[in-house]
Amino acid sequence: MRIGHLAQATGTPVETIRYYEREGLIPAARRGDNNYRQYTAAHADRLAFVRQCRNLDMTLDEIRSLLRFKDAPSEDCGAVDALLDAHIGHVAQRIRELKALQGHLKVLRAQCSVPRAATGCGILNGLDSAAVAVAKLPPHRHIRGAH
Amino acid sequence: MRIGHLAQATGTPVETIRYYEREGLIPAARRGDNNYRQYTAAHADRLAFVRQCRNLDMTLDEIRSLLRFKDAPSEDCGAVDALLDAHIGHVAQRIRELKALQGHLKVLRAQCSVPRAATGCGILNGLDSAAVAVAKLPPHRHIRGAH
DNA sequence: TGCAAATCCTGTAGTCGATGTAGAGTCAAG
DNA sequence: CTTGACTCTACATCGACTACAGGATTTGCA
Repeated sequence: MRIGHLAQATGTPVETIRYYEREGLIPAARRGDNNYRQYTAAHADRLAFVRQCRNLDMTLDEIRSLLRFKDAPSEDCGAVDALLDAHIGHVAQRIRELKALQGHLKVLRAQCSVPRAATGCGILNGLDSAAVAVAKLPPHRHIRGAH
Repeated sequence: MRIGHLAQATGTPVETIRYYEREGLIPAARRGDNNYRQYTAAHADRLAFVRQCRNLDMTLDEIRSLLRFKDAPSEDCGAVDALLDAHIGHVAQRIRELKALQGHLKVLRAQCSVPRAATGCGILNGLDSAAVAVAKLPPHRHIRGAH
């Protein structure tokens, strides 16, 4: 199987597959005479696992952790449980933050119900004052925001 | 006022202030004989506005938009309202996505209640199968996730 | 068979919003 | 007069891709 086929089979862009190989998330494929990568069903499984994890918004580091356990089948999986618990915690935390943010934004939005000259706009004025005292976001977040 | 003072006054790292200047979010400060930036209260207000918006998780582009309205006080602020509505929509969308994600993660977590050998771990096996069919995230999100 | 389109390769740069560093200049206190 | 704090510019780094450029190879069709 060539890279384009694997890409289609797993719904992963070709460049992303090559990127995962560079990052060591999937093993480097054997090369043919033409230097094309040759993939097997095992590669497809591995890639599917990685994509599944990415769909669950895990970082590549978290995925690397999980892969180590897949590759060491006899090891205790308690750390897998812990990793997932931590990840669930991150997601819950981010939901709380976004809900607080949503509350602030709605208050701000209510400051201007009717379009008028910008000088009098309650939104711009609300942003000027410290009325919207949002808790500072921690520097290193893990789950992305809305952008 | 020198840059360190402004940084302290607004709770903004010095490097971030210089970055905002490069990005055109705050006007370039007048320089003294020593080439140090000299700031006024107007700069502090402008920076506070930008930081306020960042606390509300707006992108720098969104903030640039808002600044244009602040600088054109006679213009109609309908577009400000629209920008904020769109931003609120982004946040709401991201909350919905994260809640769905949280549901999937909890189902997955329930697959492994007791630590055991990794081969038998319901989580790793659950990630292998397509059991957790998360809706693909759109390519260009605006509000960050949990990481 | 000839040729164009599709696919593959490597390597590099760009995205966003900062953050961190190197190396040099400037300033205030002791 | 030296030490340390502050400032300057310019460049590298983060994560997880994405998008080229420029070249080699393969495939489909007349």
